[in-house]
Amino acid sequence: MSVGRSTLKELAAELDVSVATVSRALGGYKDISLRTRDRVAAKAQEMGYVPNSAGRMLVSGRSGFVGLVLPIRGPNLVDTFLGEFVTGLGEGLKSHGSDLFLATVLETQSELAVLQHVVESGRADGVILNRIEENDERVHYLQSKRFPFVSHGRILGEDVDLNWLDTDGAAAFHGAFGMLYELGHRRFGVIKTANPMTFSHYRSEGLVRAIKEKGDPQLELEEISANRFVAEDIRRVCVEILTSENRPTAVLCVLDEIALVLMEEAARLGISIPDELSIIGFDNLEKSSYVQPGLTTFDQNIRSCAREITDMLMEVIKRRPANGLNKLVVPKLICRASHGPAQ
Amino acid sequence: MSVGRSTLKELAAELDVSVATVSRALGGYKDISLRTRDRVAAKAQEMGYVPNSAGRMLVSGRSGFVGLVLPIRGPNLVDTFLGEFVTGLGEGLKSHGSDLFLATVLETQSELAVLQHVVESGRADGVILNRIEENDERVHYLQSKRFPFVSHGRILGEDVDLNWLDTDGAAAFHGAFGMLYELGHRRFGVIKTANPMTFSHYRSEGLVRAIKEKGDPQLELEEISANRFVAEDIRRVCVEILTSENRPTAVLCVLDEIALVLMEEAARLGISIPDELSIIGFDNLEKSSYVQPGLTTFDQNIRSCAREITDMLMEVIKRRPANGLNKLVVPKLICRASHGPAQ
DNA sequence: TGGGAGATTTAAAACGTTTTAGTTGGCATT
DNA sequence: AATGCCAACTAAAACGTTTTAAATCTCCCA
Repeated sequence: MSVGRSTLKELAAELDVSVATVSRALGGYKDISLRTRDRVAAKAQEMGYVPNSAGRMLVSGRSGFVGLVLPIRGPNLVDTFLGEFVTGLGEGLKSHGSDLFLATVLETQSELAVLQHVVESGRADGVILNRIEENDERVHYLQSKRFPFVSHGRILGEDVDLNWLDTDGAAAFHGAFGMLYELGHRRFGVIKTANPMTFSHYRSEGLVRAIKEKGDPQLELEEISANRFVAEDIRRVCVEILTSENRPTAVLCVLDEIALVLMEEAARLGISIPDELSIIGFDNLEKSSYVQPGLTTFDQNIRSCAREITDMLMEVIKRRPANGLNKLVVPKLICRASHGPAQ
Repeated sequence: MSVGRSTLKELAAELDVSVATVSRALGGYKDISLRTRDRVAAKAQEMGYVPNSAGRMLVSGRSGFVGLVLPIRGPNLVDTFLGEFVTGLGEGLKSHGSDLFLATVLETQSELAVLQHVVESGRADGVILNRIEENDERVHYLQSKRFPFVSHGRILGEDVDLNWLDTDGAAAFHGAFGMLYELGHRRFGVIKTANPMTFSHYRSEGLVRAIKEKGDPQLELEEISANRFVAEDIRRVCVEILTSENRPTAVLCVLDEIALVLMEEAARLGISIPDELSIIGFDNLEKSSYVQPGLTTFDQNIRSCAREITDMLMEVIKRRPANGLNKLVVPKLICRASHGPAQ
């Protein structure tokens, strides 16, 4: 405790009222006269009163913390994406009077073990999950514990009543296909992540569906996957698609991370962008804006998504169980210079 | 609270002993018989007992959280550096049974205001500061509150009894000078940050001192500063030093961030590295290892520094006030291909 | 048999808050 | 003058833990 830390009891003594009165006055209860409420507020201000969160937590059963398990894997341990995400959470949590409990996953631990610590220590009222995988064990764990959580990203299947916010990657790639088709493209490529992340699934699936719906027999699609956490693998896959015998004229990448490597490799191979190859990414990383040529990509406004996720989580915490809360956000296509008409 | 959450009282009832006994047994006190200790431990295990942190916090006055204010400024909001740092903190805190309270600074707030929240909410037992500036207001605030903290980076002046861990940037640049001098370099350049960060001061000062000590009249030094948070400014400064009439043959940059831009601009201007210009950076960013040519730089092993910082902080929290704890870490020179003999 | 020493256990207080179930006092209605 | 009602306030319990001071038990020795 810092030096001048006062308690309700001290305030009460000073004002010559009961502790209960002080508590209710500060709580703004109407059954305390306005006069008293003001008097208490003034004194509290004067004495620099700040409620003790342990006391409050003990009776309310709430910690005022929301947990986030930071997945530290591979080199991109804390990428721009997570930075934006954390910032958005910060904004959102602040408006709800909560704080962020950040738990990191060490190399020697599983992500689930860390999540268990967060949940079972009782130090968080709810948690936020991201980088959702297909059949995610964390989701199963939280469901079985009936612990409040909201995920950024869906898990596969529609029936499960979870709370999530996700970007509509399918719609995005569906739309991108439409645009590229208009530009004359017929041979498409898509680079997915080999890791079973659901976003990868939804995005590429949007393209596949769009192609099927169009029903043009000229249409071709080359699908290929790369391990997101292994830089060389991404590079290998990019080279592979660029050197395939019947190279696509347009390649959609489920991540800017991949698209940027694809651009590098194309340059190395002397393939001109967008003249010989159109590339579209996803995420709108900062780098995508200043690379040459600028990468056409989708922007999810991660920050505002994160803010909305905190709103949802607070709702879930309040009226637990409150499942079925969810929202699909349509990402915005940022048109830059990496795509153009087919040759 | 999750479903099966048991309390000391329940355990006590189950075992037919008092609450005090259970508490002390779990605490491993020797005045509880071994037999009882074992019995209690077994039951606790069986019932999945996890101490309620609110209760514990109330009586101990400790929250079990350590605060970190995440400075989000400019584009590099959460860079590799911070990622490593947070990871190290995570490791360290875990070993001390503490957790991380991460507070973000929103655009509309000052870093100090956020720090105040962390301190005054009583939700953290201590805080960790980084990116220390000369005459840092956060330091003054924490000192006046007598709140436990450890900073990563010194503040200027030797007299102040603070607790810090810092990289010995002066020694590093002093040593780098020696090496470059041996390689025949006489005209030096140093690019500092215009922002009053102490690391920048110490690093460049090491070079200045080394030059002075050497006392060779042939030696020249061009000093120049860039605003670290403005990409164009860094670029401008790099061009400036590269096009100065009597261009240095060796440039030390206080950050890899800067050195990498310098390399880019040198390439653009057709200045060959290391033949025409030797460049040395600081921080050993991931990118520095795969850029062409590889950047010679200093590695601080941020992660282990962060771990050590947690040890220090725990010490400070325990025996408060325990000022004067500090440590200088000598960074390791990573020799790559961006430096060589002077022409 | 009584007493003392040491080992083991425990009742009760304390931490700071919120909430429940009141109590008090003033006022208007019969 | 008794009654009821309302506004304003409050005593006490509860949350789950740790700690302190005291109680109880066991064993040994005189």
